[in-house]
Amino acid sequence: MATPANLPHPTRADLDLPSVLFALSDPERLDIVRQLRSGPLDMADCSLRVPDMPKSTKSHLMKVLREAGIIRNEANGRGRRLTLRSEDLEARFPGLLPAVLDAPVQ
Amino acid sequence: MATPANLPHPTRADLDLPSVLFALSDPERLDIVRQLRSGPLDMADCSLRVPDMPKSTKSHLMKVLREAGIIRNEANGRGRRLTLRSEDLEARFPGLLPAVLDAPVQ
DNA sequence: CTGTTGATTCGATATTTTTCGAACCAACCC
DNA sequence: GGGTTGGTTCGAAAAATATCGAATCAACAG
Repeated sequence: MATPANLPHPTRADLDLPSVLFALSDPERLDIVRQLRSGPLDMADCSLRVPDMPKSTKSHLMKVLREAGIIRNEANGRGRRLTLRSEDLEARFPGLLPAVLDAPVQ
Repeated sequence: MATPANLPHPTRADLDLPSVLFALSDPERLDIVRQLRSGPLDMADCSLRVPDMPKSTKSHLMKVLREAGIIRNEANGRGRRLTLRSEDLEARFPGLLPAVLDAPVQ
């Protein structure tokens, strides 16, 4: 129950469409992905819709995104750096991420 | 508990991205959508991965797709005609459906 | 009219996902 | 060393989904 220096990430070839779509199908998770569009973000800096979300819940959201291969989650000082895996997603599912990110927010 | 002549469908403007992504995030449902790509199909004719799926389960899959606005489900003689709502999806979420349908199957 | 076929709905159960506190750890500061 | 901060993991409970039999109906065939 630690804070492992590095978490497992699927390789590009392992990306699975249903898992990716599922991870993106939650508004809260989708919102995180939208924030990462303009570049990596420290986990502490990414704002959630739910104001006082417990950290275990927040961590779980990130886990779903990471395990689907949508974000990379790396240790960075005391915290965590989140990066959108745009290139991997584009290589495996061309056009998918842009279509999702360009979709109307409401 | 009948077979109503017409089922409710969301309007184009009501299409909701998380709901669409969720509906597409199941392999069985995704497979149905792929089959509808080349044109409408009678429900009885669309083949399922699970060979002897109970009809109530099959009906539920169609309900999720219909309520997300991905397919249209209309009475057609004794059965049901399924149509992919490509134009509505393209109008609301440009590029999304093509990206999903062009993604590698495995 | 009777029987068959194709399909929806309800209700109950099973399974999956989400939520969240507690325990834990590593980095940083004093 | 001791305290604080940011974050993962476990485990249990809650909520959402999926599964499927039974009841029901409409269209069609004879």
